[in-house]
Amino acid sequence: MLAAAAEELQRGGYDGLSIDRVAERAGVAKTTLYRRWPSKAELVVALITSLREEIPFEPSDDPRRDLTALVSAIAAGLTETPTTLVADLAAAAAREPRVSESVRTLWAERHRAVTAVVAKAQEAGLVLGHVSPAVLVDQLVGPLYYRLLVTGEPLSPDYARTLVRSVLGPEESR
Amino acid sequence: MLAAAAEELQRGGYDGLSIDRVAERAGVAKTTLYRRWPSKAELVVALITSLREEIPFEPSDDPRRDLTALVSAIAAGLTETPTTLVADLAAAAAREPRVSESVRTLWAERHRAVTAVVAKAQEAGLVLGHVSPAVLVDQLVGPLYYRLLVTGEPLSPDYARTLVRSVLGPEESR
DNA sequence: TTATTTACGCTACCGCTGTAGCGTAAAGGC
DNA sequence: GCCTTTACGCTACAGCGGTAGCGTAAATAA
Repeated sequence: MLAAAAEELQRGGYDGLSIDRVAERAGVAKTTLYRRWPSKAELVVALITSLREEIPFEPSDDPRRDLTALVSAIAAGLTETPTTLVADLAAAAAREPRVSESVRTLWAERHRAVTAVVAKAQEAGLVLGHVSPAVLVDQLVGPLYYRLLVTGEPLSPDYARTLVRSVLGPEESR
Repeated sequence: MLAAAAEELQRGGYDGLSIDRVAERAGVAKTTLYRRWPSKAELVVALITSLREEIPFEPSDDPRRDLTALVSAIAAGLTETPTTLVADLAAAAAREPRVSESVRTLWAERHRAVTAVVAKAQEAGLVLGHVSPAVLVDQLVGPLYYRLLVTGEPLSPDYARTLVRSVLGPEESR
């Protein structure tokens, strides 16, 4: 069933994924799908969770470089994912608490990775202000979603670098 | 028609707003609604735009205070608005370019106001880094949407203050 | 006054998400 | 061997967003 759903999702995005067609393609009754997943949104979340691969990332000794790499990777992942998919998942999460939980754990992994590196950078004295890491993470990752979902501006790799530079301050010597 | 739509929107949110019911309540055929607005999303955008009041804000001589007030006002507006409404509009904007344009102009006013104050703060030498105002605005406003739509954390007034402090640095003397 | 445009109401329809209810085959406990 | 549970298929349906086509009343132009 998940395989059929994956094909449908790839073919037509979130809207194009029809439960009827998934059922037909999987050779299964529609009611069976609804017995396993209580809504289309939860099916898609389960599908994405099952397909998700970890971000390959091992921390080096240079927090600035690590942070740039992480934020760039998140930005790249967001630009690859169809925008409607992200937006529809956010909308579904706003409606259903169960979906909200699943979606949250979907992003949480990346959020935690960024938090760890930010904390390390702060310990190394690389951060300008005196704010909690959580807020800095929001200011690194939040603008990506803001641009994607609200303003519609592009998420260039340059933009990710600029975000990091803004939080860490300009690099000094070399 | 907009009045009927407003009642429906207030009663049941974006989902609860049914075009059929709006038509019935307004004493109008459904096709008439679709002749004026090509989709449900565009109807809602038009409705919100017509209901929208400007943020009362006149700049003082203290950019820090202005920025805090602006970001807090935006955060307050977002917490008052049902989350599903914001999310559904974002989703509709991701699908339809026409909706995207309307939604964009909806937020653009506030975005521009913040940009102006940030530029003024930067001229006054209040900003720590050396980044363009546009990026700073993203780092002030983006986290609000990120929390609202992705992580689900609350948008307290304290949080707005923290965001400003993170961008401007801690206040110095008094 | 007459002809034409414009806007509207109405019905019927498509495809969609999600639900209710019924029949049935397989699995597990005794 | 028997009986209960579990899972499934199937049909039918409600409500939704959105569309096509037809008839018609009102405004406008000549």
